[in-house]
Amino acid sequence: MKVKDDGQGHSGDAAELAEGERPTLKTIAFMAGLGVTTVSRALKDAPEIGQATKNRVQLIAKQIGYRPNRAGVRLRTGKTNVISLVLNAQSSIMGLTSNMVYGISEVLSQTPYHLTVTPYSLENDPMQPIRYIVETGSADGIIMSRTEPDDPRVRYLTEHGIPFATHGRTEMGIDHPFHDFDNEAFAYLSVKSLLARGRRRIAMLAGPSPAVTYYRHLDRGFSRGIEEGNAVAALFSGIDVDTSLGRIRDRMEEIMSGPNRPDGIVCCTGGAAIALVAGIEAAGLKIGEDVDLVSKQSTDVLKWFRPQIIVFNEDVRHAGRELARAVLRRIAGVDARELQSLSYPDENEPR
Amino acid sequence: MKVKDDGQGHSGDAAELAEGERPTLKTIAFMAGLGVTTVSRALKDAPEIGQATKNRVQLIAKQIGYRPNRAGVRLRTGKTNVISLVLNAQSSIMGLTSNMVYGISEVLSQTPYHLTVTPYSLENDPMQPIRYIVETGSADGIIMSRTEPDDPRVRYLTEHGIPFATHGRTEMGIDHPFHDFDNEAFAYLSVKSLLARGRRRIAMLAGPSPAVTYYRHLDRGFSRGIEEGNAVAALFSGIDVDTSLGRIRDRMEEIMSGPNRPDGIVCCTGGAAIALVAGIEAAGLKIGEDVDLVSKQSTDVLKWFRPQIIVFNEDVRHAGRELARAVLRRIAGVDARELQSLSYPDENEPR
DNA sequence: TAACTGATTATAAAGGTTTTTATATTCATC
DNA sequence: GATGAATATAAAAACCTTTATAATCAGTTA
Repeated sequence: MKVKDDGQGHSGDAAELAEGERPTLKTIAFMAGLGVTTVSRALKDAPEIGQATKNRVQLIAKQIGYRPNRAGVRLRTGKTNVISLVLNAQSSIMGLTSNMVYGISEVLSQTPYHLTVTPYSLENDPMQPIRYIVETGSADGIIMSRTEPDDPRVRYLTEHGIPFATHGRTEMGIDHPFHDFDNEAFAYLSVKSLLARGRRRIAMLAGPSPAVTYYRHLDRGFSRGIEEGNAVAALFSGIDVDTSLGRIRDRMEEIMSGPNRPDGIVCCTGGAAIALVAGIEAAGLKIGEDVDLVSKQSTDVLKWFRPQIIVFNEDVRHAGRELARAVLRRIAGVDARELQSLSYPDENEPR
Repeated sequence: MKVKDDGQGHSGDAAELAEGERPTLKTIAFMAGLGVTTVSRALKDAPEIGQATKNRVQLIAKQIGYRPNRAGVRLRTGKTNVISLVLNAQSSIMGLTSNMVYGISEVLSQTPYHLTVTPYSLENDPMQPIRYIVETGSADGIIMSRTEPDDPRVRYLTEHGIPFATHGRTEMGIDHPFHDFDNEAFAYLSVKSLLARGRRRIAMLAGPSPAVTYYRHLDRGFSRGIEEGNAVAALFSGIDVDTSLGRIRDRMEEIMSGPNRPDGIVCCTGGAAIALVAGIEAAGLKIGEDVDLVSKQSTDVLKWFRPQIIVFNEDVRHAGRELARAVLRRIAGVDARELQSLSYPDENEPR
């Protein structure tokens, strides 16, 4: 073994090994009697390095528990090895956020990527966190939700060439990776199952402002169902899925005590569904008799909820996995159009 | 303005300004006709730099939107500016994770710190993510939950001198930052309120295995309440708060159909409470008549749940804020004993 | 006059990695 | 026995920041 002293180590080279600090390429280089260049290449299986050398270097690396220094790599390559999840802090009752995070993590844990979470509040400009990430270069890819038909974030990121994937679709003629739950199908099927139970005056709790794409999908599916079934659409005014549960409950009580109350209701989140039930019962009506309720849920809590309501599941964890895979593949250069997927409502077997 | 060419720029210095790339200290240095050192110091308000220079440099920095390169800082200083939240992926129904994340983010957003999330599954060794973070040096501080009385993670991190804060206490004679909900008080008050409703045979759904500290706190508060009230503690065997909702429901139906069924029940998560109710009703009993139920919740969903159950709130978002502040202050060198806090159950006004 | 302040700014090195370019060695070919 | 190609390793530069040290310069002071 050739021992070289390049005069760079301020502590004697012999001490190099004994340091309590984390090993670097230099440590391995010293131990193997090679240059850092060769070590760097050997570790990433570069073709220029002889097999014997590779084996030796990789063995040493494993033995001393070498882990590349992220800052070094990041500085040199410009890659952060970070995916950033940007989501809003309000609309996340009942485990939507958690499941998304877990789904994404599940995929990233097999890779060198870390996940950072950047919440923003609905009062603030949704562009702000996006701009921050781009300006500071703090992530290689972004996952975001609450997509709007004409979404400035999508435009901005596309212009800047930053890989991203959205939970939800847009309608702006830009191809980008997305995963979406088929809310149109959900709303349609919901109406269908209410019709099948003989309900005729059907209402839906609206999605979060028409600015968010899935509001439109819900609406489309709902209208189609109503039309096909020759039913009457009763509208809820003054509340949507972003409204506080307290207000939803109160308004619901009002509506259900009024003259033109619906006998079937579609709702797109579990939390709101519980508030709706509270309002309905406060008005003295019984679920399953006076009125039926269908809801989407993203945890299985509603499955055990009494009174029993009709439930369709959205597997948000799966969405997280899909989105993570999509950004990663986008970063790897895969065409955006190959990274678009939809998942379909899955009716809970009644219990 | 003095123009200097240090011969380092591979692209002509004039082009330096026009680049579409992110500005660095060098960019500012060139624009101001100063050295990078001076610029670096001027930006952080170092005492060695003249006020006029500082003003000039800071103005330029703001104008061109300079943001320090994280990798550069990290490499040079060894600080990652990252806080890592380590939590387990299962026990998080009903928004516990989300609220924790949002609470932490709220605090970190005022600082240069980013939040990364590292979930692990209950089947895996909880030490694994911790070791990874320490070995790769990927965070300056850690926040973790599900603390055990004798927690190997706490021991490990303390030995390695890594700042951290736990959601939950330990019992190992090591002072470390924590924030905890007073589960003993919660259990005690829960029993009290059941007693006040005339209940005598009171049971509790156990916390997650005695290995997790708050199990003991629940137990202690529960026992004290029972004792003081001269009541009978009926035990649930075979289920705890980590059991699947389906099993909880089924087992509950069994228990409530049996001979020695309780007439008062304490439960420590909202999700489980819903499953309990399902089981109770399946056994043909009525909440509020045959039996009363008290539960802790960390979102306000249960507040609207019917039948009405007694609810105490744990403000997990607040816990997140406390924990974030605690790690940050610990990183800043504050004594661990000053970073320990408790929050108290807060009974929901009945609705 | 020379040495000393104190206030500024500059130089150089370091941190860990990757990449471009260079050097040394081996092997086959003419 | 020289030329060229192929193989194997090294050196040096670059990424951006911070810090320790050095240099400059004015105005004092001994």
